[in-house]
Amino acid sequence: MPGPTSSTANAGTVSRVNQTAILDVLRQHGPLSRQEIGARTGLSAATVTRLAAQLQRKGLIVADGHQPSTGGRPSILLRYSGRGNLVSVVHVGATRTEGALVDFDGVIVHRVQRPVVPDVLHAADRATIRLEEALSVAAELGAAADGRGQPSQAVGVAVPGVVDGADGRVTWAPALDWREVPVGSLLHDRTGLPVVVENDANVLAVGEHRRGAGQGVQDLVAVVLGTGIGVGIVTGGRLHRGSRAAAGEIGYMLLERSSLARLFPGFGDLESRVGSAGLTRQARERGIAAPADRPLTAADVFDLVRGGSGEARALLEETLDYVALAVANLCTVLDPELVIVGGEMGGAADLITPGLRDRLVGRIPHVPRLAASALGEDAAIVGAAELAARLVSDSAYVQATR
Amino acid sequence: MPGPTSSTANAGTVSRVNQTAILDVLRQHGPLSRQEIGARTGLSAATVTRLAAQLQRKGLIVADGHQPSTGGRPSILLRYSGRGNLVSVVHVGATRTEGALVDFDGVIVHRVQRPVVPDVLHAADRATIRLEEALSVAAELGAAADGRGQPSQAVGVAVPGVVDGADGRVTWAPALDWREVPVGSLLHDRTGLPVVVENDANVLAVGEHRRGAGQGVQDLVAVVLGTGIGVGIVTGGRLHRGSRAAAGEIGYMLLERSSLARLFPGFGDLESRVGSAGLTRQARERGIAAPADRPLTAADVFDLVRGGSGEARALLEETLDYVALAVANLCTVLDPELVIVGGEMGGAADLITPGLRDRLVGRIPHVPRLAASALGEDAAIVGAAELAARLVSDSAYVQATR
DNA sequence: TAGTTTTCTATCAGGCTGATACTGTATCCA
DNA sequence: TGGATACAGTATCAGCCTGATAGAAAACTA
Repeated sequence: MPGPTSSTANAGTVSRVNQTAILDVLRQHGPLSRQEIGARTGLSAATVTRLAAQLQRKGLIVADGHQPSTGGRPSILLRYSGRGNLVSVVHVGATRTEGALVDFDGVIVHRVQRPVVPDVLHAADRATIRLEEALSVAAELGAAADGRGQPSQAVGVAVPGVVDGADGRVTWAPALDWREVPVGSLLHDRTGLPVVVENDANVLAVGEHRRGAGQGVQDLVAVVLGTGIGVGIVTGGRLHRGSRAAAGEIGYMLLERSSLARLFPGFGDLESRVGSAGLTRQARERGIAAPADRPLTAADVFDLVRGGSGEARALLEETLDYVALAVANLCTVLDPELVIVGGEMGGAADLITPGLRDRLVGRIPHVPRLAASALGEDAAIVGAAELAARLVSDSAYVQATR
Repeated sequence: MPGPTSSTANAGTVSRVNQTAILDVLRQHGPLSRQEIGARTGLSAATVTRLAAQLQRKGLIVADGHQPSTGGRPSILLRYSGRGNLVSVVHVGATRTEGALVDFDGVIVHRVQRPVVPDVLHAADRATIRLEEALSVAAELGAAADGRGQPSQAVGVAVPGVVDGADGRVTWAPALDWREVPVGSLLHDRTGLPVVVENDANVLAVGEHRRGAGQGVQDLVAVVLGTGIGVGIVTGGRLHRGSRAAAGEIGYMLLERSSLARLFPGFGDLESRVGSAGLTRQARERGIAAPADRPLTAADVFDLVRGGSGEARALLEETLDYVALAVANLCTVLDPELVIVGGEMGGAADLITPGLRDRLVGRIPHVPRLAASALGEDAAIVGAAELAARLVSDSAYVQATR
């Protein structure tokens, strides 16, 4: 039974679309009067009044003072709710699990940190441990939200791996040793809330798109350089996930002809050059002092460069070369308006973006704008919160337009 | 004045969306009864009847016989119109201009060919000559359609270059020496019809997506290997154009670190390896007999390989290596479900796809399906016709969802 | 021919938008 | 102080659309 394939509409759809339009315009332009909302959306004043009343009942917008009169009745400003609506976010990173309560304005109001003890990172049962940890963080967040009298309305989960979007199943997350882990349904069963699970690079891109350096941009790419390398892609204002949710896994990009003579079973060509493991190996070959207890990261290399190490400088240049090749290639494919450098590298963007730009100019036809992450370490959390909030405020619309 | 940014809906939008749903389901599944349309779309029988009546009045669908009774009143089959509705298509290629009248079923009912005399290909005023040629082909097609009593309802133009979609302006088409040529508005002024201008790789992708090897697939890439190399990208069932309409210009992909030491002002790295000019140069170096009067194309290489030339075989393998690198890279970025090999190479797909697959397996995590173009030389024309037809049948919907 | 089955259609209630008229609240000016 | 004026927001209603229901149409079956 194939079921209805095409998406159809009815009067309810119209209402939801228009409510979303009002929310969008309020989110984008701040507090507005009903009149201004009508002018910007094209909706009639009567319709704005009625829909605004509904949104106020839902708690998604609130009246926020008056505007001084210009000779007539002063207008009442309406503001997107934000405060008062919370979602829980769990970011399961390679080395720690972070939790946060985030309001609909993208403001983090409560945090939970669970650093992973090093022993666990390579334990045989680390998959189970990390999963239980994620579930307990979610539970803790739910309790904290209840304690504030603002129960969490949805859960967003960010994971360093491939996620099947439909049911929130993590297909494969090497850093966590998760294979086919149904985080989404587990969390839904325990919390009773709608849950969205998404790749960490993807949520970072969403976060920057909605609340960070990419606001107002319709086509952007967020490059996340950390343990590995990945990108999150927003095209036409929407997240691009690919047919198997593996879009942006550029760690497997092939960067020279000779790479065709090798196989890359669990580790990609690009990743082996710029990822943590590759950097550690190369640092060793170059005689750079690497930390003994953990692999070298790109962030370490930047620190060494700032410390004046010539060897590290050379390694950085080589790394930048390969990152530039990857960015150049994805720009030729996607033609984004903006490329955001995020992840652990966000803080070192001053070292990266100029080097990247120099390498791109004159080699690809349209060099996009390059920018550092504006949200820094919180980009993934804010993005996951955004996706979770959308489950609540625009749920029907999202489903209808899928 | 920014004007309304968000898109809103009203009762008319609902009707258009649902009409589009009916058209889609008919295009995809062939003739259906009103009952079946209702079942597949989720629309009520009454709504289907009413919308179908409107679509019949517009000439977009027609009754097409009865289905044998299963015990009750036999159902009347409705079919997407196709015949009876024509659009004009002009494909301005590197070496010739092709015109066609295409019905809404994607069937080419009339053709016009204008081979370019070799002298023109390098004439100083070839831009003007090719433009006049395109306009005259369009005029000829319009007259032919009028002669059939079925006036052309829109014009689609396919161009080997970058096109600004909004007003149909060709920003840069090296093969034609067109810079900032407003083909769209010129044609609109002369014909009074809606006009869509699009890159040839993009329309090829659309053609294969709607009528060829990519039917039913939501994420695909069409690789066009001809004078240069480019791809058309469909994501989520829609054409991906990029922020400057330069998406898919993978001729500029960088394929080794040393490429960063060079500049590629008007000619990309990948293109210099697998494009016509690059092949010609390499053939000369390898002592392969190349045609004297024109550059060697990939198609020529294939002919030589079929003829048993070992030198050509080696050149082919090298070419395939670089094409495989490019396809691997765009797969890591986009994660398409299907990659279609089209353009002049469509006929040689039997030589290409196995070689490509061998090179991808084990090197990127998800090897997509690989397929030859199903529409062959006509893919671009059919795709441009599809876009033009959509201007007519779904105009409001397309604008609303932009 | 009468009954059954299935398809299609006419009619109507209900939801939504937008136009219009109206109310509410301020400023301006005599 | 009080009326005129101006602007914001709201109530009312027509018009459009969908979906439910009942009915008409067109076949088959006995």
